[in-house]
Amino acid sequence: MAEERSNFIWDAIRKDLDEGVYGEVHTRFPPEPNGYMHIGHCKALIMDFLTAEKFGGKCNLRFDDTNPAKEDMEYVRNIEKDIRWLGFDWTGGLFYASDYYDKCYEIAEDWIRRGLAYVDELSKEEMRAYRGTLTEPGKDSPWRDRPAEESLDLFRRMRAGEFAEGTKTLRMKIDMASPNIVMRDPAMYRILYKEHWRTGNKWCIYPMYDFSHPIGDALEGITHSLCSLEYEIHRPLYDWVVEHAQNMLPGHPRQIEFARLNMTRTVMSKRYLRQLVEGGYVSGWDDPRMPTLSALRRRGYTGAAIRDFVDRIGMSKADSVVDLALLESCVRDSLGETSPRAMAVLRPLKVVLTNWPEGETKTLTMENHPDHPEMGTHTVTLGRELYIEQDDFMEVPVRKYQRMFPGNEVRLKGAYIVRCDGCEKDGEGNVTQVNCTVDFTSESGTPGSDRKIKGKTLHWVSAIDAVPFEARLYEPLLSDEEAIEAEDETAEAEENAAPAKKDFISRLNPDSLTALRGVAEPCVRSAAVGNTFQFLRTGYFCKDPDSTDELPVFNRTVGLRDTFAKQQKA
RNA sequence: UGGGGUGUAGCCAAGCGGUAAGGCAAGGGACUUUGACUCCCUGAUACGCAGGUUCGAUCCCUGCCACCCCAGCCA
Repeated sequence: MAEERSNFIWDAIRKDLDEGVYGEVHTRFPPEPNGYMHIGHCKALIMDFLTAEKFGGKCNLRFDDTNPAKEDMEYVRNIEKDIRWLGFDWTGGLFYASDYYDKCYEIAEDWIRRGLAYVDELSKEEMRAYRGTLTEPGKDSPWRDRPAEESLDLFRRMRAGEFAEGTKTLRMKIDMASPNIVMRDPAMYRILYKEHWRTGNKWCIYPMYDFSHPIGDALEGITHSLCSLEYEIHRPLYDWVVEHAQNMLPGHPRQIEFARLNMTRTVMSKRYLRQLVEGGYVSGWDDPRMPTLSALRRRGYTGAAIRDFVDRIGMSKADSVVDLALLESCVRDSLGETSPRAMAVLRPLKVVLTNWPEGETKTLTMENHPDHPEMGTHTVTLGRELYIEQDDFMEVPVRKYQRMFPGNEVRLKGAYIVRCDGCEKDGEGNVTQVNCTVDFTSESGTPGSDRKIKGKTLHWVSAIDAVPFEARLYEPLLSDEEAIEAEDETAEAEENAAPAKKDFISRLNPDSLTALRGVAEPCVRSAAVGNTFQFLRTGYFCKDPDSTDELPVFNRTVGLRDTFAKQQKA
């Protein structure tokens, strides 16, 4: 990773420390366990954990499970796995918002007694009408000034399950005329007859985010509560809650917001991702085209690459759409340094070495990494026949073509220099075989190998031990440059989403995942046969991370081809 | 139209009154037993626009424009 650089959040924290506002730094990562984490979540995740690390503090993992209607244990385990994969640990401990239900309830009763909260009996529709609009102030609910004793009684009966869902809520008494709609008597508790996966049926009233989150933060001793920009207008409310519950809370955390991550050609919305999974457009949350961490992991991404990515995109409050190319660059950096090399050919073209003695073989030693000899070697058995990439031969070369064509010399990587003598074709004019002569004095590693030639070095796979394999070519799910931004998930939004959903599906790239067949070196034989590899757009074949086999990552890049093709066009 | 934010090269992003870092992408070149990698070189007379303050402003002030967020008993 590049040398550390600061950002506006760290500057603010440093200032807090200098001024003695806080004596230490304690952060938290608070995912709602209602889906798989995607690359977009990493920005917050890494920021939370890294900030703690940087200031020698701690970071808690807290599952924000205040809505039993859409949360599940399956997601909890996955999120934990993803965090570990990124190389972090919840040094401050593991918590759940549901750990604080009792405390929240206690504060709620206290507020009722102090006239800071009241039980409202307005229906959802009425409440909306009373709230006013963006430009008009709201009106006080007729229940707003009921006696504290009455609210307290009602609230206890809400808890006891005496009322139906939707009939009553507990609201904070703030200001119905506030220009900030969030402050117009926000709801604290709603009635929900849903079994919670942790607290079971103990509760039938559940606290709202705006009430429970600041309390959870304060209870855990969080000093800096980092979150995304859409919570900026909630900050006054966050502070209001903490201040008014200060008598029952140990600390006063500070909320700081930053812009969330969007990427080109990437769907960054849990709601849309769920549609893809449930609609069968992808094979699951870990389909290689998904932007989820589990999918990226399958595709061979490294946690280090993602951390580097988040470091490189920086931290600011400006809405932005990061170019996917930056992520891919990070992956190439990470993989290029650590991946063992092997040769593979996607579209095989047979090459016959005409002066190679029939039946004879030669064992060649290949390095596993050009820059890291300590990574060892592997062997390949060369015989009279081998395969090269179809693109690596042109009967009539275009300008600047430096690979195989009649009369040209190229080097077979790690083997010999060969001269192309010509090719054979089928009835339709397709090249079926290329004939070459070997310069036996040019074996790699011998003095004769120093000879300079015009041609390039080609990857190849020996026919003797070539292993067929199937790969999958990955392309981004979206065919255009836009991002589909993160959106909140609600029943309401879901209803209104019909047209948007159709549009979203129509933008899917039909070529986002295509099968490829080829041949690979024997060093991957055991794993390659019958296995499926993913193929990154950046050009790497990657091992299946769930496999125990140590598969090399092929470094045969299509990027090379693309570059050359572009040069040819120009 | 109310409130809260944001506007620096194609995309991110530093900068915090003294005369525009860095990364990705792009183009040129060197090197190369992966046309990869690596290594050089090339970018804003300019920081949304218009005024003002100042010896001097991307950084301060005023006005305007654009975009984003908020009217869930979601988070």
